[in-house]
Amino acid sequence: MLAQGVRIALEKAKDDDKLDFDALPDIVIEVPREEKYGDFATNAAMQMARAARKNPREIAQIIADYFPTHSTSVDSVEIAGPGFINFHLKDTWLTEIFAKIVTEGEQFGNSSFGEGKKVQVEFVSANPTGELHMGNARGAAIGDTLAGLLQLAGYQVEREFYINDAGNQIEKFANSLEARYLQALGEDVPFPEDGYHGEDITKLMASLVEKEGDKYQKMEGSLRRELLTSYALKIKLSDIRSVLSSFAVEYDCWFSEQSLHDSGAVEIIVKRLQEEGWLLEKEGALWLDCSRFGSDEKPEVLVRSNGVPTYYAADIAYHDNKFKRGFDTVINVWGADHHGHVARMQGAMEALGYDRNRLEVILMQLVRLYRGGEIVKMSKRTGTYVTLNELIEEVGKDAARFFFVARSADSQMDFDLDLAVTQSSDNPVYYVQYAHARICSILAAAAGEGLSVDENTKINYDCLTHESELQLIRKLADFPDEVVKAAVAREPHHIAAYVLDLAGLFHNFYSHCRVLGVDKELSLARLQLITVLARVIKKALAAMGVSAPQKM
RNA sequence: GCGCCAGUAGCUCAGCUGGAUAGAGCAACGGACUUCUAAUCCGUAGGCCGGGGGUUCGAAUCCCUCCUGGCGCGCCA
Repeated sequence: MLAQGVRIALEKAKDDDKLDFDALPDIVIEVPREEKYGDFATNAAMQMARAARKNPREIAQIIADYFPTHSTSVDSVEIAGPGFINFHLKDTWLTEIFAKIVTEGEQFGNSSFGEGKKVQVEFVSANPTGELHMGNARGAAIGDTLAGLLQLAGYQVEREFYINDAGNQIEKFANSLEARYLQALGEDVPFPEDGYHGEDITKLMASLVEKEGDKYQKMEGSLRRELLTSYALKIKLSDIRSVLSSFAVEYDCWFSEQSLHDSGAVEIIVKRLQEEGWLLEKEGALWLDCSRFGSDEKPEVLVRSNGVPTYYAADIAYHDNKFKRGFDTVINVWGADHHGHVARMQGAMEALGYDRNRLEVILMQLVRLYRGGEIVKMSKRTGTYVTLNELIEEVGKDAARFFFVARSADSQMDFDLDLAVTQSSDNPVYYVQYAHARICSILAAAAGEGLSVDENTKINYDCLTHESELQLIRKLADFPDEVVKAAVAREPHHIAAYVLDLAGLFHNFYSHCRVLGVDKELSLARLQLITVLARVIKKALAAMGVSAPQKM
C-alpha cells in the first residue's frame, strides 16, 4: 500500500517534469529500527539518486509532496537523514491490526507459509555407546526448536533420531561391554585400549551381573558380545529417549542404521552407484568418485578392502531412504566436526538423482567444556564430559534449553557447568517466564473481579493509546513473520531474541499502565492485550521447549 | 598447506540478503515497592565492531589481505 503510494507519487512527479527517470525502482518498505523514524520507511529516494541525477533529499521531498496522504491511514510523511522517507501511521491503524490479531485467537502465529510441505529434521543422533553430553544438548535444543518453528510456519514436520547401531564403534562398544562384564565377575581381563571408558558401561554390566549372574561367562566370545550388545543397546536407547524426553524432545521416528544393512539397502545403493559408474576401485577398496559432482572433492571410501561398507555408504542409503519417504526437504543438525561430510553427502544425493539442495545441514560449532576455568577435553572414550542429565538436574530444563537456543549455531560456546549453575538464576528465560506469570496473575485477579475477555468480547481498542501499548501491539503483529523468518533461515535463535524483546515491552507496559482499577473500557482492552500477549509468549516458548508457568 | 566457523562494551552474546546516533542481558554506579508478582522498572557509565586496503551516496554487514581462536582434510563416525 505504501509502496503503491510511492509509485504513484513518482509517476505524478515525472508527469510534472519534477523528476526524470526511466524505470521505477523496486520500492522497499521497511520497519525502521528506531521508532521515532516512523512506522515504516523507504530508501527509494536514495536508490534513485543516481538515475534521477538529483540529491536524495530533494527526491525524497518531491515524493513526500506527491504522496497521496489523504486516501490512506498515513498520518504524516517526513524526510530524514540522508534521504529516508518516514511514514507515520494513524494510531487507529495499529488498533485495527490488533483487532485482527484478536479474531485469530489461538491460531495467531500459525501460518500457511510452508503449504504443508513435508520436512524432516534429524538431530542429536548420538552414538548409543555413552551418555548424551553438552554437544548433544545443543543439537537437541536447536533441532527441536527449528522443528517447532517449521510447524508453526505451516510445514508438516517429522523429528528423527538416527541410531548408529552398526559399524566400528559398535564393535568397540561390544569389546568394552565384554571386558566390563567379565571384570564384574572378577576376571582379570584387560580393557581395550580404544574402548569406551565411561562409567555408565561399567555400571550397566555390574547390574547385569546382579540380575543375570554369570550366564554369559562361559559363552563363545562372538555370541556373548552380540547378546551383551543387544542388551546394552536397548537400555542405552531407552535412557537416551528418557533423557531427551525430560529435555522436552520427542521424536516421531527412531531410525536404525543396522536396519539398512539388514534389509540390504546399503548393498543395493552401492551396487547402483557402481552400475551407474560413480565408483572407482583402488587398493582393494571401492571409492565414490566425488570429483564427479562438482568442487574438488576427493574420492571417498564406500566399501573397505575387507568388504565392509563404511558409515558413508550407510549414510547414503539412509538419506536415499529419507527422500523415498516423501520429504521435500531434509534438514540435519550436525556438529562442526562433520562439516567435511556435508558436500560429500549432498554430492551423493546428486549422484542418486536428487536435487542436492533438498538436503540441508545445520552445522553447529562445538561446545567446549570448562571446569574451574580449565578446558576439559570432552571425550566419550575417556568418559570425561558433562552429561545432559547433569545439566538438566543442575540448571533445569527451561534454563538449559533457552541457553542453547538463544545462541546462533555458528557461535562457538564455552561451557562451564559450575558457572552455569551459579548463573542459572540470571538466565534470561526467567525474564520471559516472569512476564507470563505476571500476566496470568493479572488475569486471575481480573477474573476475581468478574472481568474476563475472549475473542467475541466487544472492545473499543482505540483506547489503547499509551506508547507502551502501541509498542506491544507492533511487536505482537510481527510474531507470525518472525516465526517464518526464523524457520526459513533455519536460525531458531531469532525466536529467543523475539520473545525476550516482547517480555521486555510487557514489563515496561506493566510499570506504566494498570490493567485493573482503571476505566472499564480501558481495562477490558488491556485485558485483551495481555491475553494475546500471554498466548504469544507461551507459543514461542513452547516452540523452544520451554514451559510458561502461571506462577513463579 | 587447503577448507569451514568465529573475533562487536569488563563478561556472555544479538545485529550481517549494505542504511539513520551499533543493541540486549550480566557485572558496576544512582534512583523507584501502602496499589494487578521488585525474578520488575527508570537512569548513569562503558565501543579504533580483530588490523589494513577496496567497492559504495552510505560498510559491523559485501570483496581482498593479514592476525588470533575453534574444527576438519581418502579405508573413523
